[in-house]
Amino acid sequence: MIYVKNLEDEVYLQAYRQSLANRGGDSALLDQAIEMNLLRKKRTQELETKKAEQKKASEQIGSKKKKGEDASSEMAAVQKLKEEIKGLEESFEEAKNSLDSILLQLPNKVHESVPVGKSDADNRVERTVGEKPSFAFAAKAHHEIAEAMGIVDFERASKVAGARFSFLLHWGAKLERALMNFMLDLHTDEHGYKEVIPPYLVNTESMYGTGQFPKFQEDVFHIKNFPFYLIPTAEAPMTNYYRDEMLNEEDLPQRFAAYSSCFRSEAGSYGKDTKGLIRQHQFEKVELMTFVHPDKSYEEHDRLTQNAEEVLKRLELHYRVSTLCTGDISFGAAKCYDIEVWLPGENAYREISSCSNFEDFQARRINTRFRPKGGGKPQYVHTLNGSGLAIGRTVIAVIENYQQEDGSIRVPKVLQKYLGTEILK
RNA sequence: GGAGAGGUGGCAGAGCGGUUGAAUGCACCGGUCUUGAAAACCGGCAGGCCUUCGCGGGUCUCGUGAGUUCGAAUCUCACCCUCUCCGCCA
Repeated sequence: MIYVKNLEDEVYLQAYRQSLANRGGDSALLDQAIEMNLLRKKRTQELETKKAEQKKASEQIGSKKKKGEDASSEMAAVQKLKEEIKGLEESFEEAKNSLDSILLQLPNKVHESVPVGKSDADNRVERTVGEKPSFAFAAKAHHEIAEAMGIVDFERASKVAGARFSFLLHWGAKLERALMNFMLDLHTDEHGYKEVIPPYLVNTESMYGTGQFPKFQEDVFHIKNFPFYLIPTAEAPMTNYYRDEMLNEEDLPQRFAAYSSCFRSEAGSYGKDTKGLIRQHQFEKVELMTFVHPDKSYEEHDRLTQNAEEVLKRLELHYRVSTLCTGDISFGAAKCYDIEVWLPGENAYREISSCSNFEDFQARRINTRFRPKGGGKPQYVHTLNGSGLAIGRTVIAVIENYQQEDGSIRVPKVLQKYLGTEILK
């Protein structure tokens, strides 16, 4: 009963219904939730009345016994009450559980500024930064270049692990490591994030906390015989960092730059992006995650997105930023910007970061609140996260945008100190 | 893996079957005193849910879940987590 703000606030519900419709769904589940909530309240009252009776009777028995009086008739009466309570408890649990499972399936309400639309074609491009590079030769795809250089090996990876895995070798591995260091240095030294390496395995509760479960169980790897899941993103451990905690207002904002490997089953994307490093079961990512005061979350959303963009700016890569429309935005997000980098080998823009404001959607699930400064009721924090950036895809972007006719790769200026060279060959 | 100890409010820490949602201290908020601050003193101060226009009332929560009992933070069982010692291991 904590997953949706208020099932009795008509103004809120009206906006929420509109949001559900804009997402391409209907209000059937919501209507069920409202109905179930009424039932839950009714059951609560019935149950609590009986329990109050029982409690009083017990107290009487206590005081009678203390005085050495006989209390056997009262005890018999309580026995009867207990039976009734047991039955009421069952129907209360039933109502509560079905309400909970309905609420877990309801997506976040989208922000007013989110464009209404059906698919990614309706996303709104906010800005385009930099220029597409021009080549005096036909630009190649990253995997052609990398395989020719011998810095990636897909064949042996499929023997050793399977499809959608790779060995990065020599400059391939070093480029990845350089990018990881560059991103973390930028976000920690200049943008004020705290560097983190989180657990790569998390428990079931954590998957519910981020909103990954119950809807997207198929997308993550489960460890057989253990209650652990491989994280699909550092968002999973980081969002749960303050689970069930009460923060002070002065503790906000909290900003983390978490480096981790990410693991995704990619179920349902068979045949999509099978070539190259674009869609792997395992990839590296620097995730930006912040916990902020509810009044500050939209300001923070823009800040976080700019922090992610800064990586591309310094790498001098061309990209664009779009606001995802209601039909394309994810289940838990209230608003989301996608950053897409230009890939000349593919002649297309590709998502390299997704920056979301969840408002209190995740905070309600993880039960993370803060105490307002001058006292008053605890409030839910707002959570945000965004890739800053997906390292594997940044490797691709660097290879394709900095490729040379002779098959070598120029090194972006900001990476030269990390790689100790101006050219990879 | 073996042996022990423990998980209580924002924090620390008592309580170990009966009006205990919980002593005390710290933190926090309000007040007295002070030119101001500190100190001292006085008072307040957990959260969720239901109910009430409001005062308030009810109920649940002392790691989690089941159980014993008229009644459980206190007893029993299972599980989870933390710590100490031994063994093994990067």
